[in-house]
Amino acid sequence: MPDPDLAFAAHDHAHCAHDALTRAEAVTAAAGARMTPVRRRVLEILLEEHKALGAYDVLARLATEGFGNQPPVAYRALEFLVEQGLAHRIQRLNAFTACVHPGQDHAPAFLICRTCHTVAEAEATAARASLDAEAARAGFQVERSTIEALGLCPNCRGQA
Amino acid sequence: MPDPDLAFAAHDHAHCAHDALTRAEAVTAAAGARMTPVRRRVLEILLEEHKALGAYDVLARLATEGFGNQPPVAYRALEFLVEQGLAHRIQRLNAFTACVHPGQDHAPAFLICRTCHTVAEAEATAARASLDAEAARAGFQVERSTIEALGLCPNCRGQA
DNA sequence: CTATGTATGTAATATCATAACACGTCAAGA
DNA sequence: TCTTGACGTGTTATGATATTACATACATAG
Ligand SMILES: [Zn+2]
Ligand SMILES: [Zn+2]
Ligand SMILES: [Zn+2]
Ligand SMILES: [Zn+2]
Repeated sequence: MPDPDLAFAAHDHAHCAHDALTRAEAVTAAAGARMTPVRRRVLEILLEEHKALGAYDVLARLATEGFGNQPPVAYRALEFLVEQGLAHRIQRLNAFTACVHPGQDHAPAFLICRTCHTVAEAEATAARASLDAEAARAGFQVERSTIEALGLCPNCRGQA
Repeated sequence: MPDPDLAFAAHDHAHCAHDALTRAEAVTAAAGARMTPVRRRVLEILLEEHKALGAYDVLARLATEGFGNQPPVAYRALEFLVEQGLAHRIQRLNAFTACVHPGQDHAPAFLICRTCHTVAEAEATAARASLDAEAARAGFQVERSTIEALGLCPNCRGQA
């Protein structure tokens, strides 16, 4: 049950981020995976804003904090988070964003504002169902799908 | 009106490709754009198969045929084709595929087989409508959207 | 404590993409 | 006719994104 406008609305983001982090710990524990310092820190960095960060942006942050400064350090942590469903990859941006409601099984669509670069997770059940149905008509079995929209968020729309 | 299983079905592909090329000429003429040798050749290369090719794959082909062998040569031609609606960019693959029905206004979904790498264009009107509606609920105005599915095509499914 | 699997660090390299500039062609318009 | 400007192409150089391979450290189970 994603709240589609969470990222665009004013909200208590400290609580929002802290809550996501808490859930993330629970998710990894339940999966028997290890939430190590690098991984936790990467998730925290992604959670700072409802935006997507490139692997090298994350890496630069890590490097200043005493972690390794080579690309695999960032890519491995990001890959782990994505596998655990704690972060998502935004294909259009070659970048990553923290999941705002980890632990719940979901496959969202992403709304990317071309002006302020905010990224929101929206419910995509209906769109996915349409896509799966259309694919099935061709005999194609969908395993994973990417649904991303580029446009103007409510805030930036108001200013235009 | 894309035929969603065209790419997966046995068909007279020579005719399929030739037809797309003919339409492409008409599209560019109508737009007052120039279908130059490099651009035409790139489109022909993309039309050889219902797959996506990376810019450097295209470039390698061009280079052996006496065209320039530097990346901008390929990227510029590909960008032109995408702008004219004669090719599509597949975000998941960082690659390009020829449009199978140029000239018609369309914004398809792509079905990408993870085994044989065939890429099919499927109708995405319903999925896009769902996405736009969900975005609108958040006050987000969609300008462009990317819908791509990864999975198994009918042929590869049969073999599994 | 020691073996095993897992995580991290690092060097090197591969892959994807763009900026900047030079040159050639062609078609207005002076 | 000559000039000019738009456009396309070629090339150099660089930037941005991502992976392979190998070494080291660390946790935990036996
Ligand atoms: Zn928040
Ligand atoms: Zn915005
Ligand atoms: Zn065909
Ligand atoms: Zn296939």
